[in-house]
Amino acid sequence: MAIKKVTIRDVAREAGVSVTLVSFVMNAKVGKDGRLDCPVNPKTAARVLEVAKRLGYRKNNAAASLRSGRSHTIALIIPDIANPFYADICRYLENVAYMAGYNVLFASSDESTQKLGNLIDTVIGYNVEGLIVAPCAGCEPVLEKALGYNIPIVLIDRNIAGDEFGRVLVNNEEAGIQAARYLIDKGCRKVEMLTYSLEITSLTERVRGYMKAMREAGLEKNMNVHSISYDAVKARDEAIAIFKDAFERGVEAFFLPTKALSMYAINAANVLGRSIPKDISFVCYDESDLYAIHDPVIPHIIQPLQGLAEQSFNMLKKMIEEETPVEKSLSLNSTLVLSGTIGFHRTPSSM
Amino acid sequence: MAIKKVTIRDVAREAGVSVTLVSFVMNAKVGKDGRLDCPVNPKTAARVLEVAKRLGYRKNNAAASLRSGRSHTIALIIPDIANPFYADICRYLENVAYMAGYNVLFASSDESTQKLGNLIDTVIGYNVEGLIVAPCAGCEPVLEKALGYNIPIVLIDRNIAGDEFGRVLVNNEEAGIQAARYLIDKGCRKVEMLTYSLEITSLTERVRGYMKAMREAGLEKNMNVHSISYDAVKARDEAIAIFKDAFERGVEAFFLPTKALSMYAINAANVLGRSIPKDISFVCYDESDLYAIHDPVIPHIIQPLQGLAEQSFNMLKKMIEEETPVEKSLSLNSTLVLSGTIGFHRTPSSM
DNA sequence: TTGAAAGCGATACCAC
DNA sequence: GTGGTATCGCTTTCAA
Repeated sequence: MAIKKVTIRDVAREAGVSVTLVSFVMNAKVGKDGRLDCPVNPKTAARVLEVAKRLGYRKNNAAASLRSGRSHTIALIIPDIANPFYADICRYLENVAYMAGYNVLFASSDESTQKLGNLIDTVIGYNVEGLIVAPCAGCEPVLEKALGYNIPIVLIDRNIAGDEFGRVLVNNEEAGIQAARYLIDKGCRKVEMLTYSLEITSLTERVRGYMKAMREAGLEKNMNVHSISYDAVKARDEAIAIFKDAFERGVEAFFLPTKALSMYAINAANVLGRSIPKDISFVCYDESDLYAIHDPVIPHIIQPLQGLAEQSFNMLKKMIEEETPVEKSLSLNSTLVLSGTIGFHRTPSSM
Repeated sequence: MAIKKVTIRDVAREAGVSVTLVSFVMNAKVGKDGRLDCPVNPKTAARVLEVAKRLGYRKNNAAASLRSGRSHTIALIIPDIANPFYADICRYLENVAYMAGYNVLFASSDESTQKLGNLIDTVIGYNVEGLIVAPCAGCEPVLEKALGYNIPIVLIDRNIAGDEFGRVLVNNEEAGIQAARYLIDKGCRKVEMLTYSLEITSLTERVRGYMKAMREAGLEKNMNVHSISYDAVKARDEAIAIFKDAFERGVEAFFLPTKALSMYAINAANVLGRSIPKDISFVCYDESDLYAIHDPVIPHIIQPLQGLAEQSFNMLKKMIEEETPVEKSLSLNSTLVLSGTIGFHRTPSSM
């Protein structure tokens, strides 16, 4: 039951050296010539390494972090890790951070400012050195306060005001332009759009992009942006009504600027017995089995999740390590995808 | 730039008490009567609380954990957090752990034994008090070694040998029975099944359940289990060939025991111009927009993700706190779902 | 009820 | 190159 925790002292005693030496060796990076870059005799270092391994020594991060003030740990706080959009970001961030020798604490804010505040306090207690946050509505005061802990914060995906934050965002207007242009280039003239009756910047930006492309093509008279309720119960029927009318008016194409809106649209087409793209062309959003399995694949905009993760990490790392003048704001482009792969997450869910 | 970290001593000095008192107060739980259950004068306690709040005191977990040996932290190691199956488990675990005052470290093993080993070492360094692991193939030695750290380990979703592990698994045979029975009760006689040519227990158990139900119904002569390659490139065409043949033979129903297999099957039906359930009935697996949007909804088996998360946490917590005789093995049932909701993850991906 | 003081296991600083 | 030791912030006896 009671087992020995192997400490640095045990290693030192067993190897016949001081704890200082062991500490040096354990923290040394391997140089390009395979040698440890620490002021320790290579033979001594080798002996320490051997003993550490034999004893099964593991550094106690709590102790190291307490003393050094560094934890090599950052936190990612997102609204919901079960949302594939954020789950993918987590995965990419995990990889890039791991490669750079950082650990990541993940947490879901659940779109609640209060929970976000608690989570920040919690991860601060772990001595995290930086934060990557996808803000939720009304969380400005909480993040403003978080700056008081004097660790760098990078906003990801969603924006709020504040000079001190780093930012890695998505160029949503450009995505809207791409989507609309694709449909226009395909020969569609009557290109319309569905959105939520919500003032969400990502949505309004996508709408703006759509409008820009329509004007550019001299189609402003055909511009038409429909809104449905964010309420899941109402949304389905509202979408059906809008598409019923659209088919009667001979609309040729629709841009659906979120995944849920895409689902409502596809559902409406199904219910109304219309087929895609024979009766109407769509540009949908994010990823779905539905797009990939459809024949032909339904064109969809995928967001730069990997870029979001990697760039935000790189930015945060530079802020942490105070490598001077960092570009503190990035805007990444989405991609229009015209092909698909069936069964993307193929891991058997059990073995 | 340089700011003062508020420590327990600062609070003690400001409140005019000793650090001991502050520690007592900060760690006290609130009893049911709203009072703190610690041996401190309520008035003193209130003053301490007020000062702590005013100064913005945050406990340093590293220090607390170093001294007490406890971290109130557990780790969840799964193959891939970007897989919705595991992402959902993360989310549920996060919630239940948070409620119980535990923090969770998440990490993806990427189905690699070596990476799993590294991750375990890493989280051990954070003084985690327990581990929940979805094992990957061949990881027995690594987990066996992990037991040497003397912290409890609960296996989730996937099983491997070993007396000391707790286990929360899915009853896959029962799921197979449910699926087949549903199709049989619906009036189908020729009910077949698609699987991978892989020896994966979850799959073989689902097959066994299917067979049991078929025999039970006196349909053993109709039993038919087809295998396709796990190779994504080949799988699609192999599935199409199997379904082409099946339609010619007048097969009435198929049970698809994983999500990817479900996708291949639906794709094959589409390609062959057959409709579900008019031409053939399916019972698919896990969740997909495709099932929900289909009219009528495609019946599918959903796995007990919430149960997996909650039960494994409860089990681990008991093992950590050594509340004696714990049931060390659980098997949870899946659910056959006949209805669906469009756009489940509705969070706009940006705001 | 309250407080003094001894560590937890590393790192950092300084001396050799 | 190497080693002694103070110290990080907290919990935990033990005494008062």
